[in-house]
Amino acid sequence: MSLTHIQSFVAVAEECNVGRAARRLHLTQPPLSRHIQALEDELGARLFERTRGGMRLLPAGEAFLQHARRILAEVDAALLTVRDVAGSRAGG
Amino acid sequence: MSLTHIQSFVAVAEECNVGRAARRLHLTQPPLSRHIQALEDELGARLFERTRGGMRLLPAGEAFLQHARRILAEVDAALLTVRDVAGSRAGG
DNA sequence: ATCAGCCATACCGAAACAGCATTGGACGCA
DNA sequence: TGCGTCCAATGCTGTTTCGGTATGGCTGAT
Repeated sequence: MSLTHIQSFVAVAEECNVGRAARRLHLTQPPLSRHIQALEDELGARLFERTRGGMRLLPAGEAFLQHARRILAEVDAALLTVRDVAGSRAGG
Repeated sequence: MSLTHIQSFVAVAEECNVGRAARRLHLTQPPLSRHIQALEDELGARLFERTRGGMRLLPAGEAFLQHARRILAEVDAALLTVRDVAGSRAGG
């Protein structure tokens, strides 16, 4: 599991469409599709239902989405905090 | 930034020693040393002070450590939750 | 001087990755 | 039925990333 995979998952969950999520992430569709598969393999659970219209979250996906958002938010917070601490020291 | 880098950082922070942290992570010392450098580059802040005895956390490192632990804990929680949801459905 | 312990770096072969092209399934339309 | 469209999945390939080995620089102890 990688942060990239988690970002990909959130984008697909929000777009319900791999191609749109790929454009949003400045990526192409095939790698994004593989990210989702890799996550599902690693978690041992199907996260999306593949429908003709696109992707729809399954219960396991809904559960994972909540954690995924918290992980990404925590990463953002870490970046901000560290830069703040380092900046305040460097800047005086 | 990757989850691997974050794990490496936490291990080094706890061991205060790259070689020991590497053994704990079933890795060798050079890649682990590079993980720390990559993190420092990306964050734009020095996380450790290199001393004769090993590595000591700097203020930016202390700040990052708290977030790093939360990130890893959230990842663990995600794994458990998803497997639980999927398992309870599969198992009946 | 030699040894031991520490982190950093150069180099190399293997694995991972993104993109392109294509496949295959499902639907709408004529 | 046959064609065009929209979707995700897959085969392939060139590049990048990554970990391991070997080594270097530095310091303290004998």
